Amino acid sequence: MKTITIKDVAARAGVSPKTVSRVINSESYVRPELRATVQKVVEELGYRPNAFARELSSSRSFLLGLFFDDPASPYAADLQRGALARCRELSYHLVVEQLDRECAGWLEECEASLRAVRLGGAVLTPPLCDWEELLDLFERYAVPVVRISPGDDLERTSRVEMDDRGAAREMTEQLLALGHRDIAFVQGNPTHHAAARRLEGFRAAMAAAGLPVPASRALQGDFTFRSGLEAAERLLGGGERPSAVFAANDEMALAILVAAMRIGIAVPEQLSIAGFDDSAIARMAWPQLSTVRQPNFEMAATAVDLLTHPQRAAGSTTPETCLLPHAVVMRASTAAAAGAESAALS
Amino acid sequence: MKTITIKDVAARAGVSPKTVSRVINSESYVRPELRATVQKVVEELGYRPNAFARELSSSRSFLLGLFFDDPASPYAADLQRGALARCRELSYHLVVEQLDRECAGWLEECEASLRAVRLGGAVLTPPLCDWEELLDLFERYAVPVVRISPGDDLERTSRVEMDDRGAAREMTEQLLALGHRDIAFVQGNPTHHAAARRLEGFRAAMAAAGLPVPASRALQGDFTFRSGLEAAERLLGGGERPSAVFAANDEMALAILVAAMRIGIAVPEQLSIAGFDDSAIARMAWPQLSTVRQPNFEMAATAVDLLTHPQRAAGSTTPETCLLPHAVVMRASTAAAAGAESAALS
DNA sequence: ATACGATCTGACATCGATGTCAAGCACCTG
DNA sequence: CAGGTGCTTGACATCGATGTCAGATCGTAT
Repeated sequence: MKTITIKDVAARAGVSPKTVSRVINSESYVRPELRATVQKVVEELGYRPNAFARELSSSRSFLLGLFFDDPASPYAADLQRGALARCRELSYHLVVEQLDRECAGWLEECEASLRAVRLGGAVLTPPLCDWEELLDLFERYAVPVVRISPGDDLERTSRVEMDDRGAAREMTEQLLALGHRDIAFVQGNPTHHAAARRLEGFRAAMAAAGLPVPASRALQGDFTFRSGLEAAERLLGGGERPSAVFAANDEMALAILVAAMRIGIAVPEQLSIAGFDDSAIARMAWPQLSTVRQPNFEMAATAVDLLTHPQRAAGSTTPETCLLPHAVVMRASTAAAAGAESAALS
Repeated sequence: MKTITIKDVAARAGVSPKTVSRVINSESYVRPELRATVQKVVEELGYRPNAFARELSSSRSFLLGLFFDDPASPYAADLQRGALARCRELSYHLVVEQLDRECAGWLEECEASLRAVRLGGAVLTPPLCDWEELLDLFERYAVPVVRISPGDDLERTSRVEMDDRGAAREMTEQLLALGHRDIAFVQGNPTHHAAARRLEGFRAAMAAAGLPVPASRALQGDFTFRSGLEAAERLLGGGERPSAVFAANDEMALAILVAAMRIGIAVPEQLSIAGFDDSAIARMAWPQLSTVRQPNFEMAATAVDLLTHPQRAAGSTTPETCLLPHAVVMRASTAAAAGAESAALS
């Protein structure tokens, strides 16, 4: 199959390649009739400019990079769907990269990648959105970056985020409204800053209600199912157990749920459980998990928007921020605390 | 940051760019000493050839496409991890594309993509590995294709697969060995050919045991959790219920599990449940799902191998087949049938 | 009529690599 | 010694687009 190049279009339209280039890039200074003619030929031939050639000559690239730490998590999957959807609307393409900080030479390898494939922009997801060396790298290569839910150096790049703190606070308030007083929190991976903000939100709500949060009620987890199981063991294994557990993501919440069932604790009658993310698995559990809907899809799509929309007007550099709305979703894994006079539902 | 080009290397090594090109492509006819010198300069400068320029001049591309129908499924996530891992080993890069057959003009859009971004190869996952128009398209553009678990036209391209039929048969045999006689099967999405093969395996095992499979025991599903719930409703809602259910993937198995718990059927005491895929969620359920481990990660990695390893020796065209091993994994969601004298464990 | 700016257009070099080809050289062979 | 043959190297064109710049055209103010 012969490739259709800009020359083919030019020849057929009776103009020079440069003029065709002007038309497809909607530059000014082309006579309207000519523009129309060229436009028509482009359609007829179904011509698409070769992205590689374009990037070579203009160092403007139509490839965006999506960088993950763990591309297999449901969270990553949602982000990817969002980025992908927007990319195709804009006829950009998405190159997925996985980075592992444990792996020696990751930075060099990433740099090598950048040299080999010049990207038009990069979306950095947690936790690597906070790896300083990585930000430096992109800066050196002048690759525009948008970060999702970053924790540090907020002004350094454009970013897309949600109000993790507020959302966690709201969820906690819901639990309080259900009459729970002894609530435990299972923290997320400490390298994700969002994890810390969720804990803050929890603490804030508890403090506002005048309730203490002893160390034994703020367990460390790392967003994995396994870490949730470990937390559950400490929490439900012996001693007095809380009447509700709020986990910083759904996978850990699910682990608490599974552990509870294994021991024979009824959910939500004896124990309320809430998660965070509203990932697909939240609805695949029984009972279905109460959780916070995080707009992952939209966040990634917005990130792509920021990368592609030339906000160059401002001389290329006012990092923008987009705050996307969340929603607390109460399902069946939470209920009024046993023996509590049901508090007013705010 | 100034980009390091082949000329920089050439100048520093005191040779022509062409010679550097020869070295980095390990072509023959370069004096060993010279080769070493150039090699050294390449290292010193950390030179990486620009993938775009390379593709432009040689029409050999270092970008592979990974094509999905639904990139958010756990199955897709596993495949992607595998492909990604292998790509980075080989310094290839992975462009992810999502295709939706419902979306009008999908084929044209895909063609436009191919023209814009010339791919060095494509990995097609189910179900789009069986879309004939798509195969035609790649053939027209001479893009090498490897399909994962295709159903039709097997000889048309290289492929990577597992023995779905055999695996389903083995799992069924396990259930039979546990004393189950009334076993229901929940089928997968009929557009995935693997779904049909799994059903065949089930039927074969049942037939071998001299057991009938009435229509009411082979329900239609489509691999989604929701379809599993619907199947469960018909299966457990009323009338005589089976003693075991084998679902064609884990998500549907999980749905059966959830439905059973909701109605108060004890698993595995009153109902055994088996899934297929061994996706992450199989271990996040309680009880943990018995399932078939499908080597998704390895399958995708192998697909990348096939695409990149120049099996050009054979004049470019003996499609290869790789059959990867599976494993039946019995966990806690299955047990001996109630009241059955435990049959011999084969 | 002349000059001038604004609009249009195309020739040509360029991006960074590889394909082609021919030249240079050493080593045989007859 | 003429004439291969095989190895080694670089000059130059090329891939498909865009940047630069100069030339052409037109209307209009001087």
